[in-house]
Amino acid sequence: MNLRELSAHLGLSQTTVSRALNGYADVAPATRRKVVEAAERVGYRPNSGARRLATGRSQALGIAFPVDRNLLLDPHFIEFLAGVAATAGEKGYDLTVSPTTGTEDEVYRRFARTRTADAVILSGPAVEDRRIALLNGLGLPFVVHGRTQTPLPYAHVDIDNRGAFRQACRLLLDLGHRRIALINGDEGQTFARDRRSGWQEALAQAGLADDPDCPSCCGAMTEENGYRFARALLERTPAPTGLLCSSVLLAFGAYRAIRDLGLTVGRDVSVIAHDDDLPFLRPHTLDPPLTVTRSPIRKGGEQVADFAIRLATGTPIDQLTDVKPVDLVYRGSVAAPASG
Amino acid sequence: MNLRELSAHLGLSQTTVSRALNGYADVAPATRRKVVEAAERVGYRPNSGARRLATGRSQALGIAFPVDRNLLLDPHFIEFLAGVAATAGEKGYDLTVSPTTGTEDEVYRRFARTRTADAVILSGPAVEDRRIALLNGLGLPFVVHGRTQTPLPYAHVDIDNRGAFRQACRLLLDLGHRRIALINGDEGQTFARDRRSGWQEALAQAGLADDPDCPSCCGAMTEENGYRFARALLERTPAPTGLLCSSVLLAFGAYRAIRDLGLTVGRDVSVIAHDDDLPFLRPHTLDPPLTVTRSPIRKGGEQVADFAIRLATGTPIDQLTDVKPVDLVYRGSVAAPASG
DNA sequence: GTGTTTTTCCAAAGCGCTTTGGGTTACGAT
DNA sequence: ATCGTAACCCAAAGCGCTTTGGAAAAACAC
Repeated sequence: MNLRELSAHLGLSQTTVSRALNGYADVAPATRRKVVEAAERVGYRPNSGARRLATGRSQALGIAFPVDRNLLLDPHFIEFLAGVAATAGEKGYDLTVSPTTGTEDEVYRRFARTRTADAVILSGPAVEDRRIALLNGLGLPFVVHGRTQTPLPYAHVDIDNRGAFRQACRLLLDLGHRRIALINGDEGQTFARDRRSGWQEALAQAGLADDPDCPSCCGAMTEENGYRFARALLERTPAPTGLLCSSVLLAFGAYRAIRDLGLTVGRDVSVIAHDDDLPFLRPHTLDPPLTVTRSPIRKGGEQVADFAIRLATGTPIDQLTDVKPVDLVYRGSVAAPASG
Repeated sequence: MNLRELSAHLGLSQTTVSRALNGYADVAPATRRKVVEAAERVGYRPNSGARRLATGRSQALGIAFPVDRNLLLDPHFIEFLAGVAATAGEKGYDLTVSPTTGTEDEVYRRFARTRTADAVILSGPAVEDRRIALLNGLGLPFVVHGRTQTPLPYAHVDIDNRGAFRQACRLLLDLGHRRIALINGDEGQTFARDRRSGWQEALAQAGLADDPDCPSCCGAMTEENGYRFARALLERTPAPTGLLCSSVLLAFGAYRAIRDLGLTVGRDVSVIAHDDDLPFLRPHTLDPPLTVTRSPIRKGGEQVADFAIRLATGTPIDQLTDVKPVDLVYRGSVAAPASG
């Protein structure tokens, strides 16, 4: 059933039916009701291609999907994507994912030229990210999940990574810890860089700036790396008594390392991690329950999608920036350091 | 730059340019070369909406994205999706994901009516899956990742789950194990049901059909469940000496449980898991390295996408079914049971 | 050289929708 | 009765592409 058939069926013109369905003012309430009802009844849905062609807009959000597996975020990405998809769907938008290996330039070029997406979502921004300039140049609206260094204004939603890790580190310091190590994600990405800054700020405030007993390491956020990093850090002398992990997956590995070394989480080593609220990794089920800075990454996806749609429909960029504060959830993995 | 401009620029008709670009026979090689070159140079890309409208096909694959988090497959799904996206992209297809909560009917209806996707991908089929009938009724081509019970023929790619778990169980039996437990995924899903069948078959062949000392349990494939299930199983008397896990994540939890009970993997308890080859969970890095039945779920995604595109372009269904054998990779988590 | 086929190209007709730029009709005001 | 103004509706023009059904030109057969 298409528009022509539907309007013939109703004895109205295509124009009127179209306008009734799209909420224009100049159609009588009674007519509109009839139209909407009939459309509902026969299950009319506008052909997406035709609508795209006519309006020039695709009612779709685009996102590049890095399929090469070296990307650190796999388990986080899906959760983020779930959020994006949820609100996109809710607002009648499709979500078009395009695979990329290496550079995403080609995908964005295609989005822009074929008008396949009205706005694109940029995730995992690097500290200096060429994509921003590219998208600006292409005139393709975009919103960034995270932040980056650029003079240009850009729509984004982020969490206060720096504040979160400053806070987490301060908690350990206040408890008396003096040797606090950071197990970070890839520091080419802004979120990791920010967390490092937060950690450093707290240390500096405690007079521990660049203290060699407060080491750090970074890399892909896998369980395996968490184990390796934690193990390496804890085998130093003196060993750190506090561990800040950039993801629960890393903390997972850290727990394993701590156990393997005959130590006990919460007694010998305090651990705090950032929790993106992945459904299959629940920090409170660990033993002892893991203290976290918590911010559901899915929520981030939802807000990014919302911003992207608003951007595509004309909301100015400066109204589309948000940086969410992060909660610190105190649990059993943290305690005062053993005296001595 | 659109077709009209491009053809004006070349001094040719739109028809000729279009046909040249789309590989029709009736355009002189020299002309074609000129056209292709010019298109390349000016970066011409056909408007996707226009093409959809004209051809009736969208050059897109559709997939429903279950955003309610009770879905077991989260980490598996992304990897599968990566495979789908990769080959879709390679072949010039977009991938449209549509969120669903609960039933996916509405999404498929929409795909069908708006012609947003030329074919859809069905993942995580239940043993009896209403979606098959629905899609058949809608006339929307689809390919299933996995199998289901239905009299209708349908395109699918699956792995030999039954054979894999039969094989794994037989290995343990051959080593002398007599109490082998199964920690399975949600048995409403076909893959889990098939694995159970394989386990049962091997047990039956060893004369252990329905042996009460060979218990099983099932549920979402999380680390947490792996821990709970393994712990419960191992606290029975007599305790099983062999554990078959439906995912590495479950095995992960099982390892933790085994350790917590003061037991040792490979010595007191042998563990085998199915490995979907998730990049952030590497079974060989566990201690001891985990024996697995291995089949990269990403490869599955790639093949599903390939089938879906072939289906959309006219390949008959009966040429689009495949069930891949599964390798058993023998590692240190398996040994003969302690005598006694 | 004529007739026939093949090769190469093109004009024009859609695909199904939105939107512009009027028309009608109804109604209150003059 | 007449005019002006809303309120409601419509015909027709596109959006950018593909595809049908030729036509013109070139190649071939005799």
